[in-house]
Amino acid sequence: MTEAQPLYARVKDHILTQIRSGSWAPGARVPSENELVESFGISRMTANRALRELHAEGYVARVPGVGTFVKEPPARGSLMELRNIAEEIEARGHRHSSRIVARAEVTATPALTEDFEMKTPQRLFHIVIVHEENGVPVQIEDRYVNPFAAPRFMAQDFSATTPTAYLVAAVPVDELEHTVEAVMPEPAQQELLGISANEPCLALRRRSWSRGHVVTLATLTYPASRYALYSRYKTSARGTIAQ
Amino acid sequence: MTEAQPLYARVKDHILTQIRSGSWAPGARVPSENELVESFGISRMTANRALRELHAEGYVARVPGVGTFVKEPPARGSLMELRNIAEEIEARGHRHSSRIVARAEVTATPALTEDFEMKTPQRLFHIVIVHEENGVPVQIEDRYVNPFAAPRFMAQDFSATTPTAYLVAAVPVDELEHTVEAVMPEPAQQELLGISANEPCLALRRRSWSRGHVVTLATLTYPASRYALYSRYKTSARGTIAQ
DNA sequence: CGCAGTATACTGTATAGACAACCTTATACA
DNA sequence: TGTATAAGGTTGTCTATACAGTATACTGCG
Repeated sequence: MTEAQPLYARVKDHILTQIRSGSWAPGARVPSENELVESFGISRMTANRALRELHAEGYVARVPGVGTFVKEPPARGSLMELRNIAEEIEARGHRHSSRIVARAEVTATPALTEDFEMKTPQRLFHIVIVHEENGVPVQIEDRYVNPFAAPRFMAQDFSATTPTAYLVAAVPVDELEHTVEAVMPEPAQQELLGISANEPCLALRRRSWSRGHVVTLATLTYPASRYALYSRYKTSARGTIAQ
Repeated sequence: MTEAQPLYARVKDHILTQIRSGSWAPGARVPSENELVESFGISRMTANRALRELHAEGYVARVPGVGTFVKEPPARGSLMELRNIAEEIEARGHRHSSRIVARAEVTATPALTEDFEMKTPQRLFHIVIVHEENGVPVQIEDRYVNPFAAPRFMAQDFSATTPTAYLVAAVPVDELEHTVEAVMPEPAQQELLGISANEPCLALRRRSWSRGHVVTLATLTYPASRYALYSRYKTSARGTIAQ
């Protein structure tokens, strides 16, 4: 079950764990390559690769002749927060309801295998839910979940809790990816949303990571006439970012 | 002037140049590590590093036992940042061109007066530009600009500089608002983009503020088939996400 | 005390060699 | 003909070593 991990990945994991747990605060010194050589019993090139990749991924800063240090977490306001559609609807004073359309355990297709950054196809949870605002469908949530990240996902009662709400509470998210595009919905989707044949939809595709692994891939389809995505934020003052 | 570049960087540059110029089309085979060893006179570890980093950066796909191949470049715009479409297109190794469709000074309609947070209707600069990627239209930029914020806006040569580039340089932006929706374009827009009647578009509406005043309102219309908006970021909280 | 020179630690790059895992193709065999 | 086997190419990882460049700490000299 536990896949044999390359040595450099084990070193990266060890360091990331310390950073994420807070044991090593921003600015703290990360063991030098030679120290990692000693403690892990590896060669310096392997330690170098681990630290170099952590640098490329933005977790640490490296200063030649001095050392490697934990970086300040990025001070960006999240453009699109991980918001719960039920809360959004209720915040507008409307009534949220949902209907579960599909609920199954599937084997990842090649495309999904890549989306989840897996080497080989694995089992995935799959769920399709239609969210309604005052009884009118406003979103199709088509979601795949990594069972290793959220093993108890399928046991939830999604008429009481939305998948987003459960996942946010159950798994710490440390990276998000959003892709937005305009699509013409499939006939099946048109029927679920109760829209006419030529109405475009907004498709928001969201992947979230936790501890370096993809937790979930959600495709949220909104009928154009009933929804728009919105964000407003102040541009953070630059100058505090050490690099 | 020409900085001494590390060997692996030279190999990366060489490959990226071929990809960006189109000499190596998506799907084409990239020289194997051993071929790079021969042609560049380097060791395999150096060739491996070049290809490995290109893989991490998303430019190539690597298949063990088979080879390395040029990946399809994603046609994506940035959702979070105030990016310049010309730069985005050029970053993909494609050619950017633009065509000015309209250029006028107008009086704000009631709706625009509200958008610009003005009490009474004022004069506004208005410009419509079609941006093209390799000669294919990918964006209609329909922009209004507040003359008080950027009085010299209309004097710019927009065949050389995009409006975004000029405004970012000329006016410090300290607040941004984005609204994204799916729309069916007007017939005039269909013609400008050269798309069929039933192709949906992504409409990104962006307002930006400087010192409390609305500087510009831009409506960017992308044909669905040619563009998606993208963002990916690390969430700031590490280890402390309790909710 | 101040300063120059030196030693040391750390990162950055590069090499040569080795072994494993994987895929494709050609070959030999039944 | 169909199948098993072998060979060769490719990526993936790891080691041991080397040298260069940079920053810091120490040491001895003036």
